[in-house]
Amino acid sequence: MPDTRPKRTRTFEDVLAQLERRIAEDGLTAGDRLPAERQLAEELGVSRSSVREAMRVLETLGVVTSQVGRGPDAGAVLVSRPDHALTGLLRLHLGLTGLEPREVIDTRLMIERWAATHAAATGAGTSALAAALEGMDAARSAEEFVEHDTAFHCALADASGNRLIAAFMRSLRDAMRVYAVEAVERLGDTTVLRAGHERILAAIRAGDPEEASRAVTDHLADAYPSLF
Amino acid sequence: MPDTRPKRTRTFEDVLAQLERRIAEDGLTAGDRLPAERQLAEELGVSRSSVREAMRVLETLGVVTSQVGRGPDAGAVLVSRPDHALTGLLRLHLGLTGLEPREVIDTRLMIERWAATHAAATGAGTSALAAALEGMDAARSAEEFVEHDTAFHCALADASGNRLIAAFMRSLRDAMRVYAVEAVERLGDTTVLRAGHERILAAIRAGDPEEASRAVTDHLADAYPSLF
DNA sequence: CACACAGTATGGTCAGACCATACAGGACCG
DNA sequence: CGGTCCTGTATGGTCTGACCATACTGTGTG
Repeated sequence: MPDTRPKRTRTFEDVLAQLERRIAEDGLTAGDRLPAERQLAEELGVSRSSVREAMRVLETLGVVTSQVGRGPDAGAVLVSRPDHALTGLLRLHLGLTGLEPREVIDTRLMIERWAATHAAATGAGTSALAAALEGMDAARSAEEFVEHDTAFHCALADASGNRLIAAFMRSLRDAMRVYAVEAVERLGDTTVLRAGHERILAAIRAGDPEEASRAVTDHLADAYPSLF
Repeated sequence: MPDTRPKRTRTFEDVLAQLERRIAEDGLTAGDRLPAERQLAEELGVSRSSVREAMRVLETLGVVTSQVGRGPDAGAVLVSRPDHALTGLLRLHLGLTGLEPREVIDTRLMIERWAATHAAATGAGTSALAAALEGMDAARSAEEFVEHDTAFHCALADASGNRLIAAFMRSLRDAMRVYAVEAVERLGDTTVLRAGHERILAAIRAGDPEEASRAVTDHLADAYPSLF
């Protein structure tokens, strides 16, 4: 007996596979609706509970959202929110002492340098960056400041043109919001951060990838002085 | 009416929050057991279905696994598998045409360069890298080759010492396994890949971060010639 | 034509049952 | 004494059927 363990597939996993197959075959994309839970249950010959558990998984993975009621907007609708899912994932694993802050900061630095380099190469999205900068100037609390700071760095990632990396960036920021607020409060003075942001923006406007990368590196060193 | 929408929290979300709080307060870590579903349902005053949906979410996020039966190993056990969760997430979003291959490859390159640079700085984990190299030499099919190739690159990420980045790497590889096999088959000859691996390993042994980064960059260019 | 109201499809929740699994512990032999 | 088998039991997995809240649909009524 060579450990014949088919690892019993649970029915909700089967439903998941069927849904995945169906989505791929029918070429469904964001905005399209899935059949109703009861209908799916009948079609697949399983109970509604199993269908619901599969739905919960898809929802957790940022693939569908569910609306109650009736009409075109009701039911399970396909979406594409990898960042939502990533945020929950990171937040939980951070809270569960699975990861050190250092590991997260380093990851952020890696992503941000990459994004800055590529954003400078394309020179796109500078208006969103400038808007975030203005938002930070108008901020009257650490929370507000961090909100616009997040917008700035996410805009940077968006400008890189890589949606996967942008999703990583957004998720990291979302998962770390509380820590970011703490960091800003500890720092007190945000003028040094502002200077960093302006330097980044200038480098991107100038189309200088290497300067953009350096600017981001220095900026993060300013934001987390204890780790550098 | 400023759109007063508390966005009705569903009971399974409440269960999720309670579980999260309890895990944090009791200082539970990987290996510890959660109460049984029926018991949780009674304690929280909700139905077992809601508890199960919450469990499914936690399972999807790589925080718990469930074992049937009885005894110390049965029930919902806390784990820490961000990579598992990430894999499912990436696989789905890739399949749902949400992302271009180019975006994934670029992400991989970013991670891999970072990992190589830092692995070279520490010089750790070279034995795992060497073992993976041998495995690739002994491989007699593209699948086998990719398996050990994946091991090599994951070992590289592990050697960097950053578990979050290592989890990203592992997930990317898992989600892309089929594409990697295709790429190897299309390539036919793997000697160029072997040379790349040896160059990476040598750079890490020599403790030369910059050479390691260059070696990884060239290696990926060899693996995906059409994208460079 | 405008509005109110009943109808209905949707997800959300619950209660209760049964099954398969896998361990715990005793009973029964050797 | 020691193993072996059998029963009990706690666990997750699944199903059924019901009811609720929601939000659109359609009809009827003024």
